[in-house]
Amino acid sequence: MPEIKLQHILTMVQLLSKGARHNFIEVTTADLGKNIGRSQQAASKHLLDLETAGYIERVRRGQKFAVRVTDKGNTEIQSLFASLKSALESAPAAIDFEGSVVSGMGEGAYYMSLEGYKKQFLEKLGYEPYPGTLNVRLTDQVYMNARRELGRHPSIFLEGFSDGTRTYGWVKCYRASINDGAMENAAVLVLERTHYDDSMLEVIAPVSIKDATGIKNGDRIKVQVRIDNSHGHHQMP
Amino acid sequence: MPEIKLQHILTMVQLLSKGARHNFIEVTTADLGKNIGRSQQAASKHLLDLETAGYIERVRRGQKFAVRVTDKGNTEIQSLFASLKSALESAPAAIDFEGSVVSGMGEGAYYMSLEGYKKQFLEKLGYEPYPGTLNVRLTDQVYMNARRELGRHPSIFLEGFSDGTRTYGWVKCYRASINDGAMENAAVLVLERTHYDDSMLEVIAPVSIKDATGIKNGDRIKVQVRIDNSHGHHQMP
DNA sequence: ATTACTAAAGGACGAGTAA
DNA sequence: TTTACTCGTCCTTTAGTAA
Repeated sequence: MPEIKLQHILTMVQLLSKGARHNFIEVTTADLGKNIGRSQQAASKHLLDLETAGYIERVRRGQKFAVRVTDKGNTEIQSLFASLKSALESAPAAIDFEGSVVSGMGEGAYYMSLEGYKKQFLEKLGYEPYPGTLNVRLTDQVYMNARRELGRHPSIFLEGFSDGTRTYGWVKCYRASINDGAMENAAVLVLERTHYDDSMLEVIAPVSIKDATGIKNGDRIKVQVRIDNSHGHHQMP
Repeated sequence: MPEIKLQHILTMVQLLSKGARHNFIEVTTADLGKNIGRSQQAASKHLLDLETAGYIERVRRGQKFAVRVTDKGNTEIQSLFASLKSALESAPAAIDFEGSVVSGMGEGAYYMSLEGYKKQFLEKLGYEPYPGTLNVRLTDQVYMNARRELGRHPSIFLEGFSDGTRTYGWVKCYRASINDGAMENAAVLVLERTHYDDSMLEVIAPVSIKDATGIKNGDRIKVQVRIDNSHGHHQMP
C-alpha cells in the first residue's frame, strides 16, 4: 500500500520531527545527512526525490531551502506507519504445538490434588483443575525446541510450598486452547521439579479433557499456548 | 540506534505478522517475495542476510524452511519501530508566524463586543476576550502561505448568528502563544467575512496583549499557533 | 516444487567539485 | 556556505538456472 521508498523513511521522519508538518523549516542537506546517517549528497538526493514525488515542498530562502512535508507526504508516512503498526500488533501471540495423547495421568493427578497448589490454581487461574493432566508427546523437533523455551515466557506463577514433610516446586501456567478451539480454557504446565523431558506437554482444564472433547490416547492433538506479549518480558525466577 | 537494514523491514514485519515471533512458520521464498513486493530471489537473499545477522533462525523441513524471529530480531524491529513512533509523536504540532504589530484595533473590538460571539468565546475558548484584536502584519511569503491555509486545520468553531438586522459569519479560533511563551493563552482568529488579506493575523487574549507584554505598534512579534493533530483532520465548513 | 547460485542490470551512495 | 551535478563503487534486485 505505501508507495514511499524505504530509504526515504528516515528523511521524512526526521523532517516531521523537526516540525516540517506545518512549517517550512530550514535544514541544510549536510545536517540532514548527519541525522539520517548518510552523506550530504544522499540527503540532497532524498530531498530531490521526495520533492519530485510530491511528498515535500521547498522554497528557496537565500542560499538554503526551507522544507515542508505536504499532506500527501504526511499521509504516506502515516499510512506506512499505521500498516506496520497493525501488522506488528496483529501478530499472533501464541505458540503452537502438535503431538499425540499418551497415558500417564497418575503423577499429574497427585500434584493437582495438593491443597498448596489447588488454592493457587483457583486464585490465579480461576478454576480448580480436573484432577489429572493430559500428557501430550510432541512429534517434531521444532515443537520440542519450543517446549524447552516455554518457561521463558511470562506465566501465571504458582509458588512452591512445603507440607512439613517435603517441599514442592513452583509451577508456571500458560493458558491454552485445544484443537483449534474445541476447548478454550485449558492450561499448559511447566514444573520446576518434574523434568520429564522436552517432548512432553502437560495440559490441565477445569474438566476432563478426554471426556469433554472425546480425545483418546494415541490421538493427534493440537495445543495452542497463548503468550502475554504486553511489553516487559523475561521475569524471574 | 537500530542496526537493521531498511530493506529488511518489510520482510521482518511480514514474518512477525505471520506469527514467526513464537513459532517456526513455513514460508516459501516465493510467497514471501510476493508479500513484500519483490522477487523470490530477493526474499531468499533477505532470509540469508537476516539469518547471518542473527535476526531469524531457520530449520530445514524437507525441502522448505521453517523460520522464526529471534529475540534479537524482535528487539531490533521493536526498537526501530519505537524510535520512529516517538519521533513522529514528538513532532511539534504548531504553526509559527512572524510579523510586526500594526494599529487597527477598531473593527476587531466591535466584533468581540457582540453578545452572539462573547457567549461562545466564554463557552468554547474559556474566557471573554479583551475587546480588541492585535493585528500582526506578516513579513514573509512563507507565513502568508501558512496564513492562507490556516483555516483548513481543526479549530474551535464559533457559529455565525443574526441579530435581526444583519448576519455575522462564523469564526475559527486557534489557541496560540506569543513571543516564545511571553503569553500562552492567546488565540488567532480566522473570520468568514472580514477577508482582510493573507498577510494579516488577528490575535485575541483575555487581557490586552499590548499591556500585558509591553509590545507596541511596529514591534516584531512571534505568534505560535497550536494545531490539534489528534487524527481526523479537515472538517466543515 | 523449493532454495539459492551466478551474472547482469538497476539503484543508492559517497567523493570530488561546480555553481 | 550551500545545493546538486558527475562518476565510480558498492549494494540490491532480477532473470536464468542448478541442485
